[in-house]
Amino acid sequence: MVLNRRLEYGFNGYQVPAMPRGTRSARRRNSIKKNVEDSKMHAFDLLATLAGKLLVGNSSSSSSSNSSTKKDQFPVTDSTSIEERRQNQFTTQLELQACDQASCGRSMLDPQLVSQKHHDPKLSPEDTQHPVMGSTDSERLGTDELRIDKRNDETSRNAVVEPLTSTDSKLEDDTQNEIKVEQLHSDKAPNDNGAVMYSFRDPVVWDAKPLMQISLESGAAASFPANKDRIAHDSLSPARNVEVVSRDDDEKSSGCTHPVPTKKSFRPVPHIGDRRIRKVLASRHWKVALRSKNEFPRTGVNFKADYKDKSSYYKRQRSQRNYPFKKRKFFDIDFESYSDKEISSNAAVYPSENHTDGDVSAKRPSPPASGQHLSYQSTDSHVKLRIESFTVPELFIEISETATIGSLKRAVMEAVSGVLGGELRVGVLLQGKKVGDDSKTLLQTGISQDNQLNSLGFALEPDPSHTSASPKVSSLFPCDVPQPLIRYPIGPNDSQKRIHDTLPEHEDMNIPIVAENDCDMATSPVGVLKKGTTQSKALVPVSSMNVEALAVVPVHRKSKRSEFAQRRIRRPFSVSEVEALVQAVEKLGTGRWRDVKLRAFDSAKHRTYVDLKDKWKTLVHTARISPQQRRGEPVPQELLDRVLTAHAYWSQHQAKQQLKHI
DNA sequence: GTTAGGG
DNA sequence: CCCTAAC
Repeated sequence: MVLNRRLEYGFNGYQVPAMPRGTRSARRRNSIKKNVEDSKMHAFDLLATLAGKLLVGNSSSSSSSNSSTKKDQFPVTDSTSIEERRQNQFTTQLELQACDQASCGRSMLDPQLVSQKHHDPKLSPEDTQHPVMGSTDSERLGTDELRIDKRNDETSRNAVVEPLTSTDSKLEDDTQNEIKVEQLHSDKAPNDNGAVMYSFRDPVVWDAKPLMQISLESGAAASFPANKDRIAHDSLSPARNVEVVSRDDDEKSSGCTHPVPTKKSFRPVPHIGDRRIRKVLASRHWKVALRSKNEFPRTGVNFKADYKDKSSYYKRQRSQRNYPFKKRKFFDIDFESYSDKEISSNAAVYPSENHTDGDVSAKRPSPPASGQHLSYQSTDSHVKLRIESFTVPELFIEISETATIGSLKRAVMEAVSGVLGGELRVGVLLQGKKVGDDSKTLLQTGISQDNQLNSLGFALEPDPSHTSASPKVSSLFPCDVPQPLIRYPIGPNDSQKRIHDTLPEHEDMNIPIVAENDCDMATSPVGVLKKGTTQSKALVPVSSMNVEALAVVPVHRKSKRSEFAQRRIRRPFSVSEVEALVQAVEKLGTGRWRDVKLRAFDSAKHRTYVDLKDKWKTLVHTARISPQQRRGEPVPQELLDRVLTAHAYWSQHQAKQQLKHI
């Protein structure tokens, strides 16, 4: 039993890169005639895209050795006003931006459109003041607090996570600017329920080790530079509670792969591999803001339309980065490349006939007090929306105080991904009311009207079909919790390798490895857990309405398993294994891999019949190439010869069978 | 759930 | 190893 100190983290806004819609085929415009449902799908697509690329990271000023690159760091914009902080409100906002292909394309390509919030002279003073936080608020932090600085200056826009605890945690330096976590500590007496979330609790007895609680409360609103005011407002919006408990200790952070299904009209969403994702994501900056708000049952999304503005007010252009890693060929949308100009995402520009250039901000409609701003500009009969921010359901993360930063990242990652990629639905709100009829057109709903646009909002809602149907809400990470990877203390820098190396060649594989973990985060609402006696609102269907919407969303959520699944650890076949394989194949032939598996690898849990089949494939290939070209542990020529022989035999055998049938 | 292949 | 189409 250990008394633990709980640390709570606030996520003060995730800044999400713009989501290019790809090429022509991806061009999308919200026709007024489109159904509300379509709008939801649009929004959801964005989320899906986002979810497929999420990665939680952090960077530390302490990791000075990190030469990695200032240029690689994404400038971080700050959308949180000091005012807001004073209110002891934390908001995590995911700001998405939906734009049609034309505008997106331009904004990404046109350097002029690339910009950054802080560079916008028109921004309110708060913008520049924000950085102060690091030196003021943080000072109030207790010794057990994790301080995460937020800096606005250009050279250090990465989130700074400084564990103030006695433990000198080292931070990985490969993930910078990915996320900004800011712990807010209000000096004011917490008088709202939200305060509870941030106040440090009394030591809590935990069965194992100290836990830190990270609460990513709702409202994740990735913010766009130009909407500070809105964000501030959003912070007042309702939040959902999702408690995530992670006790994972391993450091193999992230490695999350999530193929994001897309609608046919969309270009394939970049399918980022586990290892790639990190880098890819590292290229964008995330801003996380935390805020305490539990009042609202749901989160909202802000939409806003922008005016076309060629003479962008965004001027800063990020330097190009060169990623060493390969890109997947099918990345129609080169995430890496456009992410370089993430600023563009902040400067969504829409073609406008009546507005070609000039002071955009001036012409932009003043932010409605409603918080959910949506301005629009009508050209033809299309309603152009830009999702300025999505308020994601509140998250609550609890993690061991001694957990590694990597664990923290993962915890957050999982929580966020769970919300964004899990059972999520998009709801449409009009003037605060839910638009239940998905069959209505935007026109009918009135969304095409100016005044209405200003009150149009999108909300992320948990999918009742999943949440309610999933009784296992009690345990988070059912697979991870029971058998944490504690046995593999992972260093901050050699996560993957370490684990790999630690594994015995012929390990019995009883040790659960994340990579092989079948934990389906999707089935168990990501780390959704009830916090104390507080019911996790996130699990409660927002409304009984939108039943139809259910049919919409699921389409995008395909292989949930991959949501947090990690690529399995590579385990080269040993000679003895090859021997066994060859022998089995000689006897059973090719094409009966299941039998081969049962016969020769029945006890090797980590060798699936697919693996065996693949291995055979490579063996055949290996046998055919010159010894010089072979890599890895050399396989006795004798075995290779048998491989070729057996392969030839069974191939012929198979051919005969075919002829018979004919 | 297996197979077969491409990635 | 992963992902999927096709059984």
